[in-house]
Amino acid sequence: MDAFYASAEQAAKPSLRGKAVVVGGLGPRGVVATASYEARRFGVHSAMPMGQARRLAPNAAYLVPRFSFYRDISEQVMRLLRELSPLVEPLSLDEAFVDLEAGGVASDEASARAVGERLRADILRVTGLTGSVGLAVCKMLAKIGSEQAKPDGLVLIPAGTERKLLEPMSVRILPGVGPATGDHLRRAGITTVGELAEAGEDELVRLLGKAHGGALYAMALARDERPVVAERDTKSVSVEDTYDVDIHDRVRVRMEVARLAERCVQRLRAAGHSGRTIVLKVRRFDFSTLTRSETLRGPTDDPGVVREAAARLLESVDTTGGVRLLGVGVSGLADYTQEDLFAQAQAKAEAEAAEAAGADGDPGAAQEGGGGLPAEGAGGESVGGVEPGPAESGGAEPVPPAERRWPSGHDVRHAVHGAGWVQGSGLGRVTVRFETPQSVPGRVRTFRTDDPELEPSDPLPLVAAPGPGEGAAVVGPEAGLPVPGAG
DNA sequence: TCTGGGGTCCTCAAACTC
DNA sequence: TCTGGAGTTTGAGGACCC
Repeated sequence: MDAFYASAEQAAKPSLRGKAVVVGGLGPRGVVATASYEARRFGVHSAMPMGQARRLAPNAAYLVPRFSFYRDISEQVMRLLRELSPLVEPLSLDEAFVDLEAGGVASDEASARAVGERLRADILRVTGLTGSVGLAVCKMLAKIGSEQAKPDGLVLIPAGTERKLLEPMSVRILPGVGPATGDHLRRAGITTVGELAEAGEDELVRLLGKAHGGALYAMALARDERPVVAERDTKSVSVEDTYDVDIHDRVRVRMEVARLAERCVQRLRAAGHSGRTIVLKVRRFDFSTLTRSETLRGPTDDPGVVREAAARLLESVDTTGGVRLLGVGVSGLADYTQEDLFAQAQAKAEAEAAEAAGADGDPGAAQEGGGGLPAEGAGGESVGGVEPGPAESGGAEPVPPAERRWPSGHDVRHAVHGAGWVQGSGLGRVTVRFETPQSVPGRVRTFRTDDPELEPSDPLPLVAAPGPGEGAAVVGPEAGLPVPGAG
C-alpha cells in the first residue's frame, strides 16, 4: 500500500533500512508520494508538501520516485495474483482486488486464509517485499481488512460480522468519503458509520445527492455489490506540469501548452487511442483551477489538431497574475480517428465513382485543419535563461550524456567502485553510495558530475537470482493487496 | 511554507434535439 | 405551425483515489 515506494527503496538500499525514507517530488513545489513507517513517526505522510516534510524529518532520506522500477515489481506481484484468479483488478501499482471465488482457489474462510498466507509468502519470495492481505465478501471490506492488516499481515473479516465491525469506525474509512464529504457529514452530526446507517437513505440522498448518498448508505450497511473487474477501459489521457516558479509570460504559456499537447498525443498514440474532447487545465497563481474543453466532430490523434484546440482554449483564459500548473488532456476516447473515417469514406466514394463513372470531385470538406495556428506565433522568442521547468517529474528514462543529471536515489555504476546509487548532487558534484540490495550498507564517495567513469544504470533485482539456499533478502514494510471474494 | 500527477465519477447548468 | 417538456450532449467544476 502506501509505503510501497519507500519499502522498495529500502529493499534496494541496505543503508536505508530502518531509517526514515521519503519519496516524492524534490522541487520547491513537490509533495510526498510515500513515507516509510520510520518517517511517519515524525508526522510525515503522503500528499504533504515536501518542505513541511523536511522540517518534520530533516534527517530522512529524500528520494525521487523511480516508477519504472516500481512497475517491474508491481508486474511480478500482479503475475502472482493472476495465478490465483482470472479476475484481478489493479487499483494502482501496489494494490489490487482478486476474486478468489472466480479463481476456484477458495471455498470457505479456512481455504481463503490459506491462499492469502501463501500469497504473502510468494510475494516475499519473489520481490523481497512484504504485502498485506484483506479477505472479505466484498471489495470495500477487503480493502478495510487490508488497511487493518498493515504492515505485513492478513485480516479476514468473517461473514456476518461486518456491520458490527463498521459501526464504530469513522465515516472516512468508507471509499468515497474524503475531506469534503467527511466535513459535510460532520456538520450534519454524522461521524461514524453506525450514525450513517442510522441516518437513513433519504437523509443521505438529501445531504449528498442521489448517487453518492445512495452508495454511501449501502456501504454503511456493509453492502457493496461492485464486481471485481479485470479489464477497465481508459476514459481519458492527460499530462500536466507544475512549474517551480509561476509563469507570467503569455508567450511562454502558449509554448508550454503546445509542448504538453505534444506529450499528451504521444501518450494517447502509445496507448492506441484517439479522442474527441480536448481539455485544457490551468491552475493560477492563487491555486484556483480552471478547465476549458472543446469537443471535436470526430476523434483525433493528430498532434496538430490537439495543439490547435488547446491553443484556442487558452485564448479564453486570463493568465495575468501567473500560472503554476498547465495541463492538456484528451477524453471521449476511441480506437479510430476522424482521419480514418475520412480516408474510409473517401476510398468508398472513389470506388463508387469509378464504378458509376460519374465524377463529383468534391474534395471532402474535412474540418480537420480548421482554423489552425497561424505559423505558430510562439516560434521566435526563445525565452532564454533559467526556465523554471516542470517540478522534477522523476522519470528514470535515458539521459543525454551532454547534460547528465543525477536524480537522488537513482542507480549508477562506477567503472572502479561498481554499483551504487545517487545520494545527492549539486555544485558540479555527485555523491554516490556503493551498495546493492544484497550487500551490507555501503560507503559513500563523491565525484564530479561529468566523471566519465560514472554512468546511470538499471535497478538491480531486489531478490538474488534463484539458487540453492536462496537467502531471501530484506524486508521493508508491506506492499498491501486487498483480496476479496472467498467465503 | 503551503498544496504533484494521472485518473475516475458525479453534479449542475445551458444548449440542443425530438 | 407553434410551443412546452423531456431527454441528451456539452462544458465546467468539485470530490475522491492512489
